[in-house]
Amino acid sequence: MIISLIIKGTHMTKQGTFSRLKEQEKHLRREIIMEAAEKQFAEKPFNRVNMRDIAKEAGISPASIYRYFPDQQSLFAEALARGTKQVIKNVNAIASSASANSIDDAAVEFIDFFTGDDQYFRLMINFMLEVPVENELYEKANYIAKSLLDEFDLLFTNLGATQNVRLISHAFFATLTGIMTTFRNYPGKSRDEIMVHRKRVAGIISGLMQTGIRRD
Amino acid sequence: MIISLIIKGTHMTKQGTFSRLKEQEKHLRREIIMEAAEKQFAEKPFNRVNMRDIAKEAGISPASIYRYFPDQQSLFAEALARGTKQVIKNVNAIASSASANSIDDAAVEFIDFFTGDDQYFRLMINFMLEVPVENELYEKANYIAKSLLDEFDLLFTNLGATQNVRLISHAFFATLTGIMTTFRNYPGKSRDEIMVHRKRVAGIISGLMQTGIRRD
DNA sequence: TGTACATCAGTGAACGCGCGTTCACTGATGTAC
DNA sequence: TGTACATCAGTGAACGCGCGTTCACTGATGTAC
Repeated sequence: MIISLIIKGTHMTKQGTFSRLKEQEKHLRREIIMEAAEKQFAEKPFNRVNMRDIAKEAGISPASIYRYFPDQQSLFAEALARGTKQVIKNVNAIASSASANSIDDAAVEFIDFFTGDDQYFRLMINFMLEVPVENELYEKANYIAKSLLDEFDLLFTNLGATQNVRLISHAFFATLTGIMTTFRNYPGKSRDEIMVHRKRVAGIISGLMQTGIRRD
Repeated sequence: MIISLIIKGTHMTKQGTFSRLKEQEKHLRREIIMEAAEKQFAEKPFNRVNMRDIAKEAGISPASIYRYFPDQQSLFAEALARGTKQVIKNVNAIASSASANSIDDAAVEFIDFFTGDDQYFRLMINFMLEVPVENELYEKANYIAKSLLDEFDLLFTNLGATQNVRLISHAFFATLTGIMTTFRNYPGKSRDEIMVHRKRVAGIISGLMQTGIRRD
């Protein structure tokens, strides 16, 4: 009885180890594909990124991708989630140690990040504007928006806001999103000049919010 | 000499009339195509609107469209310009008779209009996000943004703002754009509820701006 | 007034391309006995 | 230890669709003489 239990146990552990190893391998292969996708996103507008090129980048055949991702949208959604992890972390750091200029700092962080990784921003907007998306996909794509809103909540709360915190976060997020969308193809302006302009416009709003909260 | 002049004159007038008539006909046919396009935009997401369906709607063959528009993008850009004329007018009316609630009124007008004619908003965003567009096309598509910014300038000036007027308009426009983009596929919320939420968020910003300008 | 010619709107069908996804198959590795 | 069988990652090629745009042509109308 005991022996059989031990054997069973060993057996199960072994199986467990094997399947875990397999899982790990699978995870690694996914990783390779994701990295290839991210590389592609860095190279060209996201709506030109296609499965064939991702496959080529990863050194596999297009058909293989479908062993790891059900379809292109899921792949893109995951790339978006991964690609934007950092900005959420950074905003969290700013929000946690809330100081006089925190609102503007957060705005600058947002703008810096998404001006640098423009494709992710476009991908996000694209998911947002996409009409009826399936719920699961929508959740995945909206994860970043939700996360940023949470960080903004933290920020405004730490700055002493007590009422309508989520609403203020929404306003802040919308403003930043709008700034990224609106100032883009500024004819005759360089990338740097656009960046400066974006921050100036953001400064208007963050300034108003700063004093608004102080008066709150 | 005099006679020949008269004849020439008559002749020229006649030719002028003829070509004018031809121009008018041409203009009318363009009109028919444009209206067909607008009808299509009202029916489905703009990125599903295609030349074949527009042609069918207009009762002509797809090839014919190319007698009146060089390509699809121009057609879309013109549809956008036409479809958004009204909102510019409305905002102008609000800006002209600037009163206590004008900022919020303008925001509500913007949101009302684009929530109703969602396709035009998406089309606008699409043009904005499109990477390197040819300059002429860009101009056309951006006409509406410029016009609205001008109206906002008028509004803020009338409300007594003296510094950074264009910058404030930029911030206002970006916020409204962001609000439209961000609150869209709100899971479990009806179209009306989304509308209400959009206006609430806009209210946060317009409120801040109102007091901000008063203090200015 | 009639005739040859030019102009041009309009057309259905086809071209061409991009691209997500699937198919039918191969070959390596693991498993049962 | 060897053998038949199952599993499954991986693949090149093809499917299928959408869709902007062009082609080669027709037919009506206007023009010159």
